[in-house]
Amino acid sequence: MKKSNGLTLKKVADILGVSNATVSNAFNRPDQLSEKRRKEILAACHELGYSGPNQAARLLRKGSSNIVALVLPDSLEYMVSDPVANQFMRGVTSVLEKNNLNLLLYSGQSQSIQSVVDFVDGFICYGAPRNPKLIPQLKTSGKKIVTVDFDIEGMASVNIDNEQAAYQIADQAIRLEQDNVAVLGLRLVDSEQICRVYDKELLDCNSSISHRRLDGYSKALSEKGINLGGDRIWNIPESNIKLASLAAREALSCQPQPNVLLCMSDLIALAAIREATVMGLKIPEDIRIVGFDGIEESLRSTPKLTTIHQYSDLKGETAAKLFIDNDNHNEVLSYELQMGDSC
Amino acid sequence: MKKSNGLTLKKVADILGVSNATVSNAFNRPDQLSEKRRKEILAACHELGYSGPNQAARLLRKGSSNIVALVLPDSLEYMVSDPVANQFMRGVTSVLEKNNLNLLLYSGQSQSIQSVVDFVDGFICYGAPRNPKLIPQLKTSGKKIVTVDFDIEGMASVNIDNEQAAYQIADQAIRLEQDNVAVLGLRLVDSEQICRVYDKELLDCNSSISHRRLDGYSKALSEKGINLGGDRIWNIPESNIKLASLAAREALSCQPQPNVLLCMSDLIALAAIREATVMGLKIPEDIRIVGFDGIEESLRSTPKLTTIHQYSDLKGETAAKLFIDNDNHNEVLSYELQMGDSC
DNA sequence: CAAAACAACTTAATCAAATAAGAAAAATAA
DNA sequence: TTATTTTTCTTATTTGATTAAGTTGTTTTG
Repeated sequence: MKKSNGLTLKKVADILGVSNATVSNAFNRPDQLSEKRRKEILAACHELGYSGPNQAARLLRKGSSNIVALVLPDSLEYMVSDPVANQFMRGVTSVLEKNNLNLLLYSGQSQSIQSVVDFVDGFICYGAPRNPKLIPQLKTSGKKIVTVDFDIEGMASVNIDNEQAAYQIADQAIRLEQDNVAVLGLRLVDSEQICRVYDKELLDCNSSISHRRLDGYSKALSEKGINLGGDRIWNIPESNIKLASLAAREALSCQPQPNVLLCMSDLIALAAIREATVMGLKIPEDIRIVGFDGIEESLRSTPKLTTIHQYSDLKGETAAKLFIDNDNHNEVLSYELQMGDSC
Repeated sequence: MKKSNGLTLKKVADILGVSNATVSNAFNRPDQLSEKRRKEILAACHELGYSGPNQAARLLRKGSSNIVALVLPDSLEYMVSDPVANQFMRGVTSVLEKNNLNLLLYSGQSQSIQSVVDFVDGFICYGAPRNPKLIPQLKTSGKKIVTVDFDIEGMASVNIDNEQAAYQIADQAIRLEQDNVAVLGLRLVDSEQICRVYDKELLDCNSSISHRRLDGYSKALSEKGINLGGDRIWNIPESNIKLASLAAREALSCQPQPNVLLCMSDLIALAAIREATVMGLKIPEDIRIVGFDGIEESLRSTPKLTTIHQYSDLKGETAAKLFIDNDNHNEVLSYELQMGDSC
């Protein structure tokens, strides 16, 4: 399908009596022609209704579209409703905008990336995509890839030290050997249901951030001589309030009742705080609750949440910068232990 | 940037000892070569790691990318958090998927559509984009356009008769000349704030669905001899719970207190029901509340909401079908008066 | 058995730009 | 003034596909 006016760079050049190269340069390489001529050409293009070089042709020749695909871990819905993801996205877009790059959101649930792979300059992957088949597709595309919160061999990445952070927050939460600890984990197993993760050993094959966090928790617990029973780890398939509340209620009402709740996201922790309060439990006297992420709301909750604060906007900015600079290294960002009153 | 393996259709053809046309036909026109040869070629491509024709080149030559842009009225966030929009999107994707078309979401807040216009086959516009500059850009693109819930001269569209529907629901809600009516309107004026719309006449220039609905309300009211005061129309900039609650509270606490509330969306009406209940008002005795859209939740509310039920999924399907069939007519879908207990 | 029809390919033009290399004109240096 | 450099623009190739038109060879038909 053609543009309604059917104008191409060549036709515009003919009308103006210059070569197509000159018109092309007017758009792309200002140093290749006189400023006067350039202004004439651009004005004439505007006049004629020529909105600039066809992006498909430009892409074919240059091999670059100035579009970056942000591969989401899950659905678009998750991405916009999760405050952490939101902040990350703001970080990404702020840097891309400054560099005249456009963002294309791509769901990690998609069956294939083939439909867009030729149209983008590369990929920023925010968390391991739900559909693992996408990863080999990304690799064979040969395009730039920056991963965030997970790794692909040989590709640039942005992470925090999840194990260390989890160790620290767990260490904050526990006191005595007698503490009864439960974990509200995020996507520990490949299930769409809330479920308990009985066979902790089985998880080793997977190396998502959730598993690193679990390792961190375990280390802190074993140092204090606490044993984390197999029936004390809950899996929540997605970080949303409904699911988190359900899981929290389940964890809080099991016997013996836990007095420490290690939550893998603030959204989960805040839901747990609400549920505990509803059940008449006192925080931190009856139950100590810690989160992970450090979202805005965690500062305003009652009690204020003790959590690991991540700089998610910086994470986004860093990912975008690595992408733009073609920098292939593995960045490890810092985090902060946010002291609250929930433990 | 090249693919890591640097394979092109031509190279694959050379390796296999056939012409590039034959390889191309293997992918696109099965009737142009023997089934045996076709299978050989596709198998060889898989073997070699050639993932199919370059989409940029294909687009340049064919003028079609199989990508449809869904231009949202607002941000992505709004789109995924609004249940009506959500249902619409499901309708669109279900039809597109069946036709091997991909969807690209494009925010109606964007400054320009130029960055994607060459990469897509056309546009489905769901509601007038927040940035009105996009409309002339869409028109001059010369590409297929289907509008939903608004119109662009000469383009296909999907609508319901908003004025008639609003007339009917208002007619349901009012009883006597003495009724004190307030309207909770959606984006009636170009403001990001909740505000009252004093100068109803000034609105005529704009012909959004909200204004048609307002016309419908007005017609019903004037037939019953009710005068809708200028200070009785509220503008809510976006259909979300927080803003709706605020506006509802404001409307319910003004003097003289209204006893009929015409809401331009169910989200607004449900928020109004909650606020009214909190204020100790009885529905429908003290205040009659009606909505618009007919979302799932409106059936489960207490009291059940009286509203106009739209078939949003059908709307999405219809829009996608008009797009695919290159059908240029203006479809007007039916709706249903959903009788509840709120008036 | 020749002519027509068909099947299975190939050749070559085309899509709309970007850019290296070349040419002409202008500016600068010797 | 002539030689050299620089500026400014043009020519021609290239990007990776699609497809109309042409070329075989094979089958069908009268």
